[in-house]
Amino acid sequence: MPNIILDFETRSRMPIAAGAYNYASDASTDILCLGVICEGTGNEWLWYPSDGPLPYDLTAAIQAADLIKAHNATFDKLIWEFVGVDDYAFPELPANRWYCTSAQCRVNALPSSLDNATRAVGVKMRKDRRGAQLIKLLSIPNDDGTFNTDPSALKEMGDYCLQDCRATLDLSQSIRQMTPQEHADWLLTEDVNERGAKVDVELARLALDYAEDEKLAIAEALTEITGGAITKHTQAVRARNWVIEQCGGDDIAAGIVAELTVFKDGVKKLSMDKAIRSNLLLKAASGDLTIPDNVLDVIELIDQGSKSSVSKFQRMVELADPDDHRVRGAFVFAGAGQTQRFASRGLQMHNMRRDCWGAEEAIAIKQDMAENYELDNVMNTLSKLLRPTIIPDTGKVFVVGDWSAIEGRVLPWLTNDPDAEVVLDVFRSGEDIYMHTAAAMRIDDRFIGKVATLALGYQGAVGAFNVMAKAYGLALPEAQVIAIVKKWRNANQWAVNFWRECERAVIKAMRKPATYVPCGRCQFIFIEGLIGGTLIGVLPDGTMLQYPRAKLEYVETQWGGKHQVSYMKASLTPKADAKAWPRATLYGGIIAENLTQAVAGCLLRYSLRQLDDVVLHVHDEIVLEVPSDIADHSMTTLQTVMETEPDWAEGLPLKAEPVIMERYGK
DNA sequence: TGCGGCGGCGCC
DNA sequence: AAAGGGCGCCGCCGCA
Repeated sequence: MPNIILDFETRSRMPIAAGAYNYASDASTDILCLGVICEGTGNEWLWYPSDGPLPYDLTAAIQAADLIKAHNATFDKLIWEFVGVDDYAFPELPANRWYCTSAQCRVNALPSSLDNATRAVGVKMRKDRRGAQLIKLLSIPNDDGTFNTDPSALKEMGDYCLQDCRATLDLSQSIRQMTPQEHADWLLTEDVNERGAKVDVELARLALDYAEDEKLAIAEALTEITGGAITKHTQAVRARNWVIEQCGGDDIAAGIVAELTVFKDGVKKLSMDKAIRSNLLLKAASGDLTIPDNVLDVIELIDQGSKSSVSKFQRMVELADPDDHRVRGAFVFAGAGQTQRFASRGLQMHNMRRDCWGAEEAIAIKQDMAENYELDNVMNTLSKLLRPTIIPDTGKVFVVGDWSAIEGRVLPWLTNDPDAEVVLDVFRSGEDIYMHTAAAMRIDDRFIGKVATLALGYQGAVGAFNVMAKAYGLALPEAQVIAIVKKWRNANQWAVNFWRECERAVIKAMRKPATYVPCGRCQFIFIEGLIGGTLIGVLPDGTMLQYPRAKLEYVETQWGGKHQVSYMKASLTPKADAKAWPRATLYGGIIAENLTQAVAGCLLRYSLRQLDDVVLHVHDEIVLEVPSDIADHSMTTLQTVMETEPDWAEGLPLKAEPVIMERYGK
């Protein structure tokens, strides 16, 4: 039977920032209206709670629908279950019929939000901007906790709700549908999100208190040293200006200004970020730069403050379910439009500081805090507590597996180049890839082999090497870096050839629409009828990477003319006055990178489909929460799943050695 | 006062 | 000819 589109408008005293799960399950949450459109017949319904029970024909249409589509369907599903079924006797709906049009946008490499997606696609039905005002008016309580119930505003809200349904319908029909596999993977993500991950709320609260005190202390110290010119460590502009001013006379100040100067997209800017601060401290210590002591103190304070984890602990407390302390809804299927990898929102699980305390240390620090002891190096200590604040339930442990050098393996495998087998053989034999790389470059330095391996695979050169090297505290003369890049490329011709193949493949695909063009183990095809012409990279498992509004252009450069492919890039947000969506240009290295990261994502999804009890994943890492007495068995299972390559990845060597953890860690 | 822009930071 | 890119969140900055 025909699909239906639906959209709820709601109100609640629970802030939406507490997450969709806490919001929907809160006692104060109520439905303002429900808009529904039948995708087949075009029939529309608008229901208010004051109308009484859902009309029979509406209930019938929803129950009979193959798919129930909604933009951010998680939200509508939760409202249906927690408010509709419980308070208004809505019928129960099977979970697997829900279909998220926001996820559908993302697999089409479009922005996630309805507003942005409709803008990007240019569909006729646009999201109604009056909505934001109405939400403020009707959905958010007044200061005294009461709600506005103005009938005319409520009627307007209904119009807005139906308008959103029409925009969603129009949008969903203007782009390709999710494949059954994508839909199944979205449902699987829903399961992981519903399971959630437990937070040690007690620890988070203690950490929060300590962090807030320390933040205040840092602010006071900054205010005193600078005489109020800087009052918080987060005031970047004020800090820069003060530092330059303090460095006095023009000559010295010019020296400082040079240190703070960076080029971003060719534009000269001043910055005093972590790397630059570190550089300033080093040069001051070595005498290369004269910096007054009070300035050094300020830089030190900003360093400390920047490790702050106040917000993240705050977010943990805010998002944790009040009953079971689990944070739900953290993962976004295909959140990264360009690679179809997962993203994480709310409590961002994908960027927690890796350098962290073990379970025992974390418990000891928790004890110290509970007894009001002072901590050493407070901010640093606290930020190292972030991961261990994620805990398994009583009687359970985490089983954590991560793939070893996943991108370093996928890239050579993906090329399908016989020359790349040498590299794959190194992985198969268990030898040290960094030693091998160094040897192939005829450089007797494992460290250079490592940085080169990590930095140069995607056509990066001197810049990429230096950025990576700096992260490891290595600085080499430019001439030497140029030589390293050259040697790495010579030793890894398969990579250089693949970049060129990628670039040629996309151009060829653009020239011959609807024709598959091979590219290593992938293919490219240009579909003219999809979103203003979409270039698709088809991965070995059938996953599609899309480049919407792709254009083949001939550009004149100072080195001569050339063809290149550009496309509309969802992750770039257009300026308020922008007429067209921002675009990006493809070149060999970036194509190779997109494909590689995407295939790593395919492997992750392939594994997740076979596993129960997944509570977390971070691109190359899977975390299970299992009863302690079956942990050993789960560890074996996880390793087998992660190391067994799918049918479509024959010859790809995979390595993972899971471990058991009492708290989340590195 | 509200809001978009942007710098900064963390991860893979 | 050369090119690192993929994310999300926080909070200040500066404009309307």
